[in-house]
Amino acid sequence: MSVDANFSLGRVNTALTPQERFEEFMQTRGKRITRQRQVIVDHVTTRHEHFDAEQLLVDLKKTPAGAQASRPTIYRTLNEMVEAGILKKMELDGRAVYEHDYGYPQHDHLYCTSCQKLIEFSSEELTKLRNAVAETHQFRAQGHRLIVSGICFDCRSKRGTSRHQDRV
Amino acid sequence: MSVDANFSLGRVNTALTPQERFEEFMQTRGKRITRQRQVIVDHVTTRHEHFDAEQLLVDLKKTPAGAQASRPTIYRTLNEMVEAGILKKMELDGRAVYEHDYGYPQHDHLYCTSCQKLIEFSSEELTKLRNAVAETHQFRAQGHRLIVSGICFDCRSKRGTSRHQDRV
DNA sequence: TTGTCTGCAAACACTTTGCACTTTT
DNA sequence: AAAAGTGCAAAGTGTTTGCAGACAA
Repeated sequence: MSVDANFSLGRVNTALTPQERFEEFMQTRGKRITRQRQVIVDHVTTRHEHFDAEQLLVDLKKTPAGAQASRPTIYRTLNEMVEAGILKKMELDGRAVYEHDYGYPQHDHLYCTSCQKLIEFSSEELTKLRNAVAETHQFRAQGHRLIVSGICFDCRSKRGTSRHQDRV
Repeated sequence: MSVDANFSLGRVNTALTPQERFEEFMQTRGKRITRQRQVIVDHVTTRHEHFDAEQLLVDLKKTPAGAQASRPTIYRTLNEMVEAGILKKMELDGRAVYEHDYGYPQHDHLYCTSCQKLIEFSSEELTKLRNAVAETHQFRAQGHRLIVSGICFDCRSKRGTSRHQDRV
């Protein structure tokens, strides 16, 4: 149902901060800026890390009383942020993983199947390749997601050990 | 938890039919070839289409009495087939989509966000690119998944019309 | 004030599991 | 006969929704 496609691969309008972009988006939808939305947007946009809804919930629970939000509100707000174009969503092992990428260049990921770590990389060539392929199929590409799975250096080094990292 | 990585990107041991490969795999695990498993493997491997567990269940329900299987058995068997390396699994919009690709060359997909159609394509360049990137990160790539999303030709042509398609 | 938002509990969609019975080997 | 598999119903995940009270505009 999205009406306004805000796609311009490789670079987004960076005149606005993510917070401003979010407010703008909400205003055009007649939605309000509440304390909870504020808290969530701030938390997320000051980090650029990969996270899921549950982690965000837990993180916020650790903060001063007023800076928390319920699970439903978190899910609702994350969806709004995706619509607003300040958050990217991907599915990994059955749950949604988000990443704040407003203003960041297009990139993709290496996914370690041993420790679940995501490593970013970017490649212009990939986008070119993608566009070329799309064209031969008369397909209008709007975005893409490449996930290369395998084993990261750390996990290979620790092989045989039961140690395990918790970075996501 | 997969123990035996059967990776050899770009080409798999094609001396065996998928059915044979599956039997081989099951035998080495001390698992049995039951009527249900047979039915599922046959149905899936004679098609090379994209499907999910629910669709398979419904498809089998339409067949003669003896050729059916329950939902749990379908889920269990699909997982076994993935482990056996004769089926590929990907996540799309929150549910698992499978594709029989044993013996087929490596390929990726264009995903139409309007009609949910998956279009296949393959590109050697992509695999090379992937390997190059992995190497710079000391990452051991085992596989990859690229999904280019956008709008397919059919959907663009029909835009504005109330007609809709039913191809998946 | 008015209409939106929040949080709770309940509902959902998809997938997995415990268990008694059935089937393959 | 022994071991593994099936199907049912129930339990799990992760995510969404209905609704009454709370709150931003």
